[in-house]
Amino acid sequence: MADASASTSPSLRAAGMRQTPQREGILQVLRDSDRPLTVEEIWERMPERRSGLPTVYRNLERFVREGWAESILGADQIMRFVRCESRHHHHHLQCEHCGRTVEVDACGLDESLRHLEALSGFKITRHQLQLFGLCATCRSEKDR
Amino acid sequence: MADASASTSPSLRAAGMRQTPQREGILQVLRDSDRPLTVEEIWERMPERRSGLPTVYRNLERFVREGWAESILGADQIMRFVRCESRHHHHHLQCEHCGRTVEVDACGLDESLRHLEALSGFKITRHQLQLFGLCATCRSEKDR
DNA sequence: TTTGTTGCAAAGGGTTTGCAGGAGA
DNA sequence: TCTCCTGCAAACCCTTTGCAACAAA
Repeated sequence: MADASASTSPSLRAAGMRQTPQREGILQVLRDSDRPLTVEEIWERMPERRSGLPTVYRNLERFVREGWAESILGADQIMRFVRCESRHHHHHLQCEHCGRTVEVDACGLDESLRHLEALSGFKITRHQLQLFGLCATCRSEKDR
Repeated sequence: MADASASTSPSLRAAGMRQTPQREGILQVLRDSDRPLTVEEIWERMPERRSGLPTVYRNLERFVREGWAESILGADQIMRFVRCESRHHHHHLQCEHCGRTVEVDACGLDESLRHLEALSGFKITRHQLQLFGLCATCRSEKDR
């Protein structure tokens, strides 16, 4: 119990950042949400004394650079942020009905990409994949 | 030769839109470019008497809805538009060196998606894939 | 004490809107 | 002629910046 608060975000200092309540708040909000949030939504959910919006922007940018979060542009053209559980290559699968988003570790595109390389002459170095569908819960609701 | 101009954009009227020089200009600029362009770039390239920027925005939005173009948000967070040659499901593969973009008709993700469905419990209904790499020309330049 | 962070307010800049005039059909 | 479309200017709104005060370390 000696150092409980420090253990909640060991990564901040490891990444050379100062550990501030604002940063911990933002990370906490991202951790607590099961779907992507807009900057303003994150800001509204921050504990007690809200920080300034610029602070949220500044830190979000940094977290994305650090690989701790990812920005997603939805079909509504609004930018939202999700926490990345894995810092390795992964994709997000979002339910179009309830918004819940899960992280997909398996990529499984390697073979398809090699095929495309042969077809196009390109050397594919990077890709972005966003998946949308209906989660198990919403599917069963719909079936009723 | 009787009706050459009309045959260049038969789709406008077929889609219930009036055939205006501004619309034809925008479509022409998109057709002439082998890479995604910003709204302002499209505007600058429009023949002679430039239209107003709002007109470009309004029509681009409509063309995207019609499936004739697609908006792409690059790593630089700038929105660009590409013409879609095919109105069926496809993806874009962009060279990170020269910007040239080709359309990839083959998707080849079906099997991977079915696997993900089994893993996640989701029913996947839609996906967006953006591919980046080095085109054949830029590869050989690099090899020299 | 040093230096990174925050908050505020203001600036910025891409995008949208309202409306009157203009042009397809 | 009847609408739809365009152009202009202004409004919008999300995001960024400058700077002084503050607080981690």
